[in-house]
Amino acid sequence: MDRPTIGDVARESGVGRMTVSRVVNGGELVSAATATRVRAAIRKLGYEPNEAARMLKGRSSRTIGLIVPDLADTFFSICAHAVQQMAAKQGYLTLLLASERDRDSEARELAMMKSRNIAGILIVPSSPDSVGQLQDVRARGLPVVMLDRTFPGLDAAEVMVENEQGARKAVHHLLEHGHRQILCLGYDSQFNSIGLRIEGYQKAMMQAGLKPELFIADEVSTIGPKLLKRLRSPKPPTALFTLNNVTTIHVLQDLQRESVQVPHDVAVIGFDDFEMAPLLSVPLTAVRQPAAELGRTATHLLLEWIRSRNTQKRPVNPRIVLPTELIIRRSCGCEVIRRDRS
Amino acid sequence: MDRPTIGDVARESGVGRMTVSRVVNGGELVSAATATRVRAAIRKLGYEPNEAARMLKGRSSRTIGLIVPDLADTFFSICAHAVQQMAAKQGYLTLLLASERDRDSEARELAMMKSRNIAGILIVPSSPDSVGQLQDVRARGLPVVMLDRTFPGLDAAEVMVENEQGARKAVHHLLEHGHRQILCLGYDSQFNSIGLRIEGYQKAMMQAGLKPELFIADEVSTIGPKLLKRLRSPKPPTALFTLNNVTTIHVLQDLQRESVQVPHDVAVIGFDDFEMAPLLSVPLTAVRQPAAELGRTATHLLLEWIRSRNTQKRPVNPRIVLPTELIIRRSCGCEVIRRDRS
DNA sequence: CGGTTTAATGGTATCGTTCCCATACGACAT
DNA sequence: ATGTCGTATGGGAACGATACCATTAAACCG
Repeated sequence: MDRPTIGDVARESGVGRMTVSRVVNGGELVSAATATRVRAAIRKLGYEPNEAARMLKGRSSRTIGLIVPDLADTFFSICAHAVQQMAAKQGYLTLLLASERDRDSEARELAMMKSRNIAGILIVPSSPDSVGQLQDVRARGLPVVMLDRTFPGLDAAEVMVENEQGARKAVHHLLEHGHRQILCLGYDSQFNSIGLRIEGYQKAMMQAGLKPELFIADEVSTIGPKLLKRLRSPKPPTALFTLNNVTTIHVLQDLQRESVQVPHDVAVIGFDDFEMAPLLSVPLTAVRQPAAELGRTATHLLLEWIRSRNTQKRPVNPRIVLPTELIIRRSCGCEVIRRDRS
Repeated sequence: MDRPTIGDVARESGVGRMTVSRVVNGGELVSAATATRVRAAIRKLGYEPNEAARMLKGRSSRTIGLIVPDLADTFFSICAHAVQQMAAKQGYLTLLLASERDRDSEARELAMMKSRNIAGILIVPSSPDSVGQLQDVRARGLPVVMLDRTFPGLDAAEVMVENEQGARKAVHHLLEHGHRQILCLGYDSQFNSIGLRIEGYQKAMMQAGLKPELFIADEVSTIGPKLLKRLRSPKPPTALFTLNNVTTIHVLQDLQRESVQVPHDVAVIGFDDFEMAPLLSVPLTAVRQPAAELGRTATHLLLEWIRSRNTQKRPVNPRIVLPTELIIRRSCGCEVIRRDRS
């Protein structure tokens, strides 16, 4: 009934606890005969090391923490999926938490993770307030990798996508096809990922001699009404550039509800592609972010860092930027022969 | 640099370790003055209890395990999201793992969880082979709740949706609108969730005096070609009923690629609704499963069970079935005035 | 005022593992 | 034969928190 301990195995196989421990942890300095006997006992009793005891003794917990703002957002769930998969492949477990885009949840979750002796943290920070918490974590010597968004003033590794470039690509595409009134929509501009997209949009517009026009809302739900009003005003925008996944979907829903035809009445390009984009009533032209690769890269970086911690050597490249790609479908209004394969 | 321990706090505030422990765990029998002094010391030192030590001492680890087949599937990610949220609200952490629909991964992950002294397991099993592993878990006295699918022969709680009823609703709807050739498509029929949907489909067909026609593939990717061939054969089906999320999306992609018009050429109803269903080129009629509620209910059940474990009392209702709802949009071909609000 | 209850607190052992050191023993060199 | 290795093993302590029991001081009762 009770879980067998290392002592039970030792008694069963007639050796000392230490010998069993050595066998379990890749037995060096144990004779082949003893090792076999011990392994038999382990199988017989169904022994599994108690991770809590190991942790307590200070050994790496082989668990990493991952905090994302929202698991229901496919971008993050794909990321999380990749992280989890990569970590598992290397024998690490992932403690996955969603901060619900709330600073208090995030703080609470960070505290919980710290108290659980995790080996390192991957985080898509939800709030600038996290920086303090994360500094604490770093002060304890734990590796921290920020994903997708970063905040300055923190000694942590970073993995991002080419936000500015991606936004420029989208805007350039619209410009090439004759659009001059391009409205940029989004929220959560306190994140540098969004900030860089906005910057890319603004620079591209200004280089073309055009005036940027932005709607940055506090909440995603307030975007729709404002947008619809603007579309009915004189000189309405002919194209929309939505700054993320969630904004794109909300905007498309609002346009559909109001029977605004895409791309006839207004063209749309979204930042962040998603699985169902090609199946939408108007297949969406979007800036694709390598969500899975983002997760994999960050995990790789974190695990390298964790392993190198013993040697006090920091990873060589603590800041990685991954490329984005413009996937042209139909919502931008340019008629391309190429059919989307996926 | 080093994490402060309960001893440090005790020294700092001039009390014994035991008193600090009492304060930390909702201090009974501690004078208000001492408690305040201790709390000040805790804040000053930034003390946080070492969960590993707590676990080792046999206290509940306040961590539950969740295993889902695939985090990139929105149905499961929404479920996971709900579980995580509900567990966090009650002070539990969720160890979230994806089994990649692979029995070996699942076994490995279960083993890892067991060694981490989790308080209970929520699982969407990927394979009948898990039953053995799960029995081990139950033998250790840990609560197990199966989610969405179940396997017999296991003393565990279950939370499912009305699979059979849901399928019947879908088929009835198609029958009402004159369809007689309804083809049912899917894979993974070894799961009772899918099995019950198939049963619902079959019974509904037979009650209407019609012959059921099924394509159950081993892999989702083989469905498309078979379906297209069948559509080009004499007496092709006039309606399709897809058994899950993933099948639906694949089928819709295949139909779109081959320019088969929905619902004109063939009507479609899918089991499992998703966020983007109303935005698709043909808004999808689907059987909505309460994914979030499924997660919440299961979590609630598990936590109740965990808490009641001390009193040896099993939860009264270890088997819960949640209702499904047919969401009528356009892919079924019946022209309903009602517009989808979401 | 002595005795008994009650509140507040501290000491010690313990959970299961691993680290540090000690021991045992054969082999080999001197 | 004695000393010195090197390999294989075991004993004890420690990690940090808590359960259990002991202790103290104050309060209360007859």
